[in-house]
Amino acid sequence: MARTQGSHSDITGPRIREAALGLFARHGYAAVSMRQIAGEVGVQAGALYNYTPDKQSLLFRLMQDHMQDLLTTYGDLDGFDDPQEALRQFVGFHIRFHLQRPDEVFIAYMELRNLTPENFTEIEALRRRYEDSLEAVLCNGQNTGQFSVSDTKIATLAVIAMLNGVITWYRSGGRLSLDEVEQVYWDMVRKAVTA
Amino acid sequence: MARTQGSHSDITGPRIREAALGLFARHGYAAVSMRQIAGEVGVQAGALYNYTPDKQSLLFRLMQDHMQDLLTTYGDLDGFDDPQEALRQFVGFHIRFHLQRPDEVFIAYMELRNLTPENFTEIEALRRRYEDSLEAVLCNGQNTGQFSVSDTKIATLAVIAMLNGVITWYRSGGRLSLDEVEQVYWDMVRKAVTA
DNA sequence: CTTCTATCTGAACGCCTGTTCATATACGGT
DNA sequence: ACCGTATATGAACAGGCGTTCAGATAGAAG
Repeated sequence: MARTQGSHSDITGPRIREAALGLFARHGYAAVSMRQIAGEVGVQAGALYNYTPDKQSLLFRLMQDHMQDLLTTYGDLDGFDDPQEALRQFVGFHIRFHLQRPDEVFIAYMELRNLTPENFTEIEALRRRYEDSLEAVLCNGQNTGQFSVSDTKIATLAVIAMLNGVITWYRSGGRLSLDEVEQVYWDMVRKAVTA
Repeated sequence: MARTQGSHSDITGPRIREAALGLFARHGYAAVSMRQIAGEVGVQAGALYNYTPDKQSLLFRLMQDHMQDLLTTYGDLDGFDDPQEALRQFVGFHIRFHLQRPDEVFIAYMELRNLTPENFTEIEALRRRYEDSLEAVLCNGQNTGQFSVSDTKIATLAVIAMLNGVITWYRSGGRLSLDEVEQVYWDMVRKAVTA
């Protein structure tokens, strides 16, 4: 048998990416086989190769799409003049964006070591651009005197690391609402970078 | 041939753990084979089974040893009465301890998903004990009025997440000395939890 | 010098891996 | 009604996996 009823490229393609996303996030890239991914889609392993040249590209494209999504979405709301307001926007954006895509986020920094060197370089560049946009905000605030950190680069990484922590424990419907979580983190970030 | 000159249990055992540690950290548990570990030690794969019942136990014991080392080492310096001083000690201890053991730290929270459920539960309990010891410090400071956080549990996780970030970028001999890094992070933590 | 045991080898087990490809089919266009 | 193509199958490939085990050897003990 081949080509079951009503199946098409536009359907199978996304379903493969979704299956790969979930499985990579849950078990890790190296621990997931092409046959497992195919099984989740309801297809034989060979069929996957109509949609990806190989397993590595499947991972890379998931990470690339995620990072580009992150950059363009943040780019849309970037541009607040007041550094404090810009930082507040960043904190809110980062928390909400990441909580909406737990699997992508998880993969994007757990599977870096499973990328080929060229793919790694490319993803790393995208991540760097995102970090730089936060550092720019901190530098602005430093110049206006609203912020006071001893090292903007470290402060950038510290803020992002702190915010990333939220995805390891937040569960919607838990003790705190999303708004409350955002408020709590904003309080800490604001105090940490203020004189 | 068997039993090459001068080789003994007390030598091979640790060497296996060291090799596994390095390889797991660099490539990930699932991507490393028993034959690779054996190769690094200079031994055949079968010989590993004189020292571990299976691959899973090798991972588990690395993580368990690390977490117990973390808890006992911190336990030795815990017990400062003043919350601010206790927090300062915690920040310094955490940064230094983790920077001294980058591989162990990396494994201890990258490979959690490759543990069997029972092993996971056990490691998770150890991690929880460590977090609780920090939360206790924050609660003390909250009670004396020295600290002011809206949620001690979240603040605990946020502080640890922020400090953990340091191991992803710090390289000894880099732009900042260990003392400077410690100072920068302590500044941010102190401000973040203070009213 | 012999015996015993801890230690290691090397081959084998059954199973799984990513990937390729000839083959078969269902659908869209004519 | 037929054809061409997009899509999927299922078998095959070479190689790797974790693990087991009978047999070999080196060093300690007597």
